[in-house]
Amino acid sequence: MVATAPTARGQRTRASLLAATAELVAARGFHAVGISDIGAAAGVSGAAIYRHFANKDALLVAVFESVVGDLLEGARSAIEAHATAEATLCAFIDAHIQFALANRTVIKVYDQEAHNLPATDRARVRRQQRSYANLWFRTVEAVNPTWSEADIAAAVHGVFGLINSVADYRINGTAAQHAARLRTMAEGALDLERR
Amino acid sequence: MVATAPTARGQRTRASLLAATAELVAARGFHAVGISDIGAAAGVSGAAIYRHFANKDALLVAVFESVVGDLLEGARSAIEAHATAEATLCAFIDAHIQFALANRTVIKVYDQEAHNLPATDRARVRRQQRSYANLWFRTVEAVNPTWSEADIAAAVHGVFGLINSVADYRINGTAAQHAARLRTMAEGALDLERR
DNA sequence: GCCATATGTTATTCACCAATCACATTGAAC
DNA sequence: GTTCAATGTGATTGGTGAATAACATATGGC
Repeated sequence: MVATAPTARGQRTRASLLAATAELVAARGFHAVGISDIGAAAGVSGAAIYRHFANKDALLVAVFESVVGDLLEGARSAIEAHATAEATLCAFIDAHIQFALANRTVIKVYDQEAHNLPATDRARVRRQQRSYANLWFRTVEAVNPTWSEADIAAAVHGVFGLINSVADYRINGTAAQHAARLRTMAEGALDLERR
Repeated sequence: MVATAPTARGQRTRASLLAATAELVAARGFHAVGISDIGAAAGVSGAAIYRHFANKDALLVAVFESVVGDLLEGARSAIEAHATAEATLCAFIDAHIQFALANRTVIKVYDQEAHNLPATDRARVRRQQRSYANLWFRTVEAVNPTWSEADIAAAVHGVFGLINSVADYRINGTAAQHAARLRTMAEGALDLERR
């Protein structure tokens, strides 16, 4: 999303470092993976990391920003592509499911490692996260005008938890099947079916 | 649950240490809280902890075991108290919701710090967790006999994620209201309403 | 009240790991 | 093909924090 490296090699290692961070941190936790572990998984030494990131935290920050960024982007294009609130909400659900299924390790990191972000970055990530949630809030409200604020908040966060649960267990069957299951459950939770 | 201290004072500090661990770890993460932080929050020095627990990990293990233990206990008594699978499943949902609302910080620790458990303890906790999930699996299967294994697994884990999402945000209104919201959503996700 | 044990304290040790440094190598522009 | 910035490396350092040790006090049974 930011800080494109000047040279092609730099971009490659930078991307490798991010992927390695997501994978290793999802598996072992941020503090259990060392700088040299991440470097090794990306094919460089530990010290090389500091050519691309200011410190270890910055790796985690970059992973987080890619998550929120992608989710936000998906939601915004869903808004543009659909006319009714119902259709938009269904598109939100589908986009979130697709992202979660395609990025399970990253979702896991996002769920588990928020407190390892430096305070100022955590605040920024939270703001973006709130922007994303607000898009959902407004759409849910439009679909169910009788619901209170608290109803809406519980529904949206609940559906996030429901979908993000894919990061927690081994899934069987095709991704399409699983996506369909999640969609049915999310729509059921949001009371979207019987219309 | 285990290892009752010989003397009354010992039991008190032991309990305080566990409470302090749950609270601090939920707020800051396991590695960010030091032994002396936990001790201070419980009114003792850091070194005193080693009179009650073998090491820092053992504190976390104890928190985890209390979570799974309480959930398992609730589910087992729900099975005994209800005759039909539908009623049992509804009781599962209610018990899980009640526990999650009453122990939000502990739920947060449970969701976020699994990878900080020593391998052997993690395996044991996972086994217990699977026992709990299996109670749900069998009940969901009895309620919806046409569902595949994968359907059931997705449903159960999804509902766990849905309910456990209460640990993620500030809730407004009374606990009873929130419990009702969660129940409606969980039943919607499990397709339990239209019968 | 006395004694054994449980519980607690301060000071110290020891390992670990992020971060830095001085030095090599790559690669693209000219 | 030379040059300079970008990228990479092995060795070192410095801070941090869990764990231990040696010593002090509280508790409860008799």
